Amino acid sequence: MVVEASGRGQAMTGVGRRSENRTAGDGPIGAAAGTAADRAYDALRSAIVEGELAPGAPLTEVEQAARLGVSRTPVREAFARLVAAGLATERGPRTLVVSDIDADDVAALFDLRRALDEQAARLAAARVLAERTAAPGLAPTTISAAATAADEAPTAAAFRAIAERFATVTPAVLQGDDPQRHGYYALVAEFDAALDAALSTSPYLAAAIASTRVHLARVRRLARDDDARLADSAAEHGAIARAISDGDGERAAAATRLHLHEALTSIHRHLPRPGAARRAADRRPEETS
Amino acid sequence: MVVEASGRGQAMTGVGRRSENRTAGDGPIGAAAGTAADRAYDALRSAIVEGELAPGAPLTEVEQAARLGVSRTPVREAFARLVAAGLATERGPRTLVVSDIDADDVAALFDLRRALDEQAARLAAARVLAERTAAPGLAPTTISAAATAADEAPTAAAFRAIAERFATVTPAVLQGDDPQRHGYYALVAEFDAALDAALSTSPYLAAAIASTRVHLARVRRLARDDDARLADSAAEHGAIARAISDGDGERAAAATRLHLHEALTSIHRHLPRPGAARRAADRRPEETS
DNA sequence: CATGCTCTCAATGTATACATTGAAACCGTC
DNA sequence: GACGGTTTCAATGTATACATTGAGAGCATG
Repeated sequence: MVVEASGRGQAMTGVGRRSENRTAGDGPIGAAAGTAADRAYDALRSAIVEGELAPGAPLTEVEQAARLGVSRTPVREAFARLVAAGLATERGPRTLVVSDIDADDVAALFDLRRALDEQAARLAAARVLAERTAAPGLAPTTISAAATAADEAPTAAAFRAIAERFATVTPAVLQGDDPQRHGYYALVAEFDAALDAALSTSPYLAAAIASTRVHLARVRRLARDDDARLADSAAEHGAIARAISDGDGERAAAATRLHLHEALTSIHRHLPRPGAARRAADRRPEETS
Repeated sequence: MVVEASGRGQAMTGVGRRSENRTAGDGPIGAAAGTAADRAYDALRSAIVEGELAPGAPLTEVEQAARLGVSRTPVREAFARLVAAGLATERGPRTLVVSDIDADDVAALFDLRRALDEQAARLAAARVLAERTAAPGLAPTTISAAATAADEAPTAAAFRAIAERFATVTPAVLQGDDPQRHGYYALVAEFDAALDAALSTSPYLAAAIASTRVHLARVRRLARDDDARLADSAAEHGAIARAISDGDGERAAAATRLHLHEALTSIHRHLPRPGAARRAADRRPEETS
């Protein structure tokens, strides 16, 4: 069954197994983690995303085991997770390499993002509506149910607050080199977290979305956005958040679609190959030079 | 970052690593496979899908190693894949159990399916259009380019043929107990394969879709469809295939949405808990008898 | 000099031995 | 008799040793 999926562009997984159970205060850097397999996976993932391990670089168990100071067994498990996450690809029967990522991959990744993020926006807005009808006249004075109230309708409030903070991101603010950008990306991360929270009843969708974020981090590194694009992106995010907080699913989906279109366009503008090179090479026109 | 995804309903992955490289003729049954890890994974996945390993059953390395006749190492890798596929869940720090699947899970799974399958239908239809414009007056007499021609516009033809075969599936045909049902499911599998082929340029989406099919197989076992539903489902599949072969993306997406809605409704009708039990339990209305 | 074969080797695949850890049973004490 | 501590044990986590296999270098031969 199931035609093999072309070659690259592996899987859509994530939901870190036992990762990021950082105890918030291990060492100077966040180097230590739970098990050795977790450390190995985190280190390798980070290295791939940061570009230290270039696309196409071979991943051998012995070498990485030596580099990370663990035995082959945890490295083996880490490799398996990398393959599941799509960050590594099996080339040949016994060769594992860092997955390549080019313009075609980005386009393919966005084919998936469109589907996932639009649905997520719709569902988040629907949740806002559901919360609204569930607790119509909830006064903040209900003392004994205060915690319950905070749990009851957080979605709208969270997205409203995030939308307002996105509104403060202007090109002028982004002038300061890295710290502000980090702040912006942190804000995006908060948005993602709010979305995850809103998708608590759709864990499959949430997991699929989470799995795309690793690849997006790689893409982000590949095509550094300029300040203007970042400001636009912030505005687009704000529009999405506002639509969700209003419970307007269609507007949220449309804003998401717009944002993804702009993001993809911007990325392709900054990337080497514009795309669609393979089909042109496959065909065999008789007049090719 | 990234809020942990609720608990159950893990990941969306798949793209079998090196599985199903069956050499088409190993033994009497298709029991033998490539590596021991592949065999272990296939065996465990099959056991879980078939219900031999019930939801909640603990998965211990030693026990499964003994049962499958391999050592712990391949079993370990198989477990990792099961977790990545969402068929197993880590309960506690050192306990792996077969993932549970109930009505809520099915609803959550369909939240993902809606997103993925609609996008897939749209993209497949778009591919049909692209092929049509790429080779407008392609005559079947171009001998030297015959193979190329067969590769050039297969999408429309494939879906057209599948649609016609779906049209032959009637309630009367489905009377014969299992063989006919198998035939129907084989037809669905062909549809899936055609879809995968059409999604060759969107491998991320294709992989995500593939990862949902395992769970759908479990659901199928849970809620056996009656003949009437199967016939309806065949008609719905046929409508989707026809829309794709016509290159009508919106119609294909709408037909997909309809099919998924009907399928989910039918499943919930056959499943123990209708769903949405958690929220009702969380809330504390004062007048709940 | 080109070509095919063999042979070595390095890497994975597998098995097993050792370390670690969490839980449950058991026992002693209050 | 209940409770707390201790101890045992079974399971995973890790390391390493052995088996297997594919690729490449090297060599012999046409």
